[in-house]
Amino acid sequence: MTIAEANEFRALCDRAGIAVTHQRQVIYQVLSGMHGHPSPEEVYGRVKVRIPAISLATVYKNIHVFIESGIFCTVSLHHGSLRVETNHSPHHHLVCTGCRSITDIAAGDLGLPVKAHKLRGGFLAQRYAVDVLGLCPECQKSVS
Amino acid sequence: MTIAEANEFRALCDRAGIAVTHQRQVIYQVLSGMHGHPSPEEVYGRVKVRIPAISLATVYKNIHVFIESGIFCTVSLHHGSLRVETNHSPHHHLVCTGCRSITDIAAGDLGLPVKAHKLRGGFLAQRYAVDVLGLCPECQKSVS
DNA sequence: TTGACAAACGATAATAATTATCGTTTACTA
DNA sequence: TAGTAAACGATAATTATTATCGTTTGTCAA
Ligand SMILES: [Mn+2]
Ligand SMILES: [Mn+2]
Ligand SMILES: [Zn+2]
Ligand SMILES: [Zn+2]
Repeated sequence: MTIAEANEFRALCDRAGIAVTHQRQVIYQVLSGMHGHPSPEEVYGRVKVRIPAISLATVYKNIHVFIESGIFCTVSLHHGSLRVETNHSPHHHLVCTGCRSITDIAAGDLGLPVKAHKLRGGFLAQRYAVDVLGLCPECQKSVS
Repeated sequence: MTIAEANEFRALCDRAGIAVTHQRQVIYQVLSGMHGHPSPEEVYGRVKVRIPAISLATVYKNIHVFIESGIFCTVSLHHGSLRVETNHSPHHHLVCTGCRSITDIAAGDLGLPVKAHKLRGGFLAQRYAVDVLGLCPECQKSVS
């Protein structure tokens, strides 16, 4: 890694209020160089090439640190367990990143198609699932 | 349950090509009577009141059967494990319900706000995460 | 009705993902 | 450079989910 890259990472950690460690930097670089939507295991696999002694737990911990710091984000919120939708009317979700609550909002508001149709590229869109990520009124109080 | 309800459920199972069992019907009724986005454990808790001997595995199996049959659906696709987003430009996802593949699509196409703003109701929207659920070109071939 | 057969069930073992614990090492700050 | 908190590695524990398997039940044709 270049001096510039190292300084950039140092600044990044400074802003996030976290320490600059070798493991953290390698995980960051590996993630930055990956495409798509890797799982923690995949990240671990790549990091291990550079730091054979690294622990899987360290990879998990740092991924969470990056996500909490807004340096990376996740693909569609992970609710820990499967959740069944009991509301059969077309709607979407307000997902609070503070308390993890999920609230329904009517679909009409977002003006997305309801009928199945084909997108350019050939993908057959059957349903739109929109998560509006943010903070509920309660959690806005706690952060301010 | 009324005769009408029982017949309705029988017809539902007929269409889905699955057997009408007592457990299945109770799970269906409990789910239909629940609000929000219950986890399998929560469903299990309620079903056990009516069928104390039921197995958690049966609840899981039937939830999956209902989802495969389109009788219920899930809240935001569950990818089995945490996934890190490596694409930092604003975009959304085409999620294939056939092969579970996740493909990026540019955000511009959907015309959703990019800046944080407050919705009526007080929720502070910071980011929109749109999953377009459907079938990729490959999987469309397999089903047809 | 009834019997054969497949589907579904319950119990529980197994697996996969994630988190917690804890003793050791390392980075940050004065 | 020393003190302290943060981070690390190893690994145990937890949680969610799935697989296995022997038993029971629903379906359907006779
Ligand atoms: Mn909902
Ligand atoms: Mn993406
Ligand atoms: Zn909240
Ligand atoms: Zn597909």
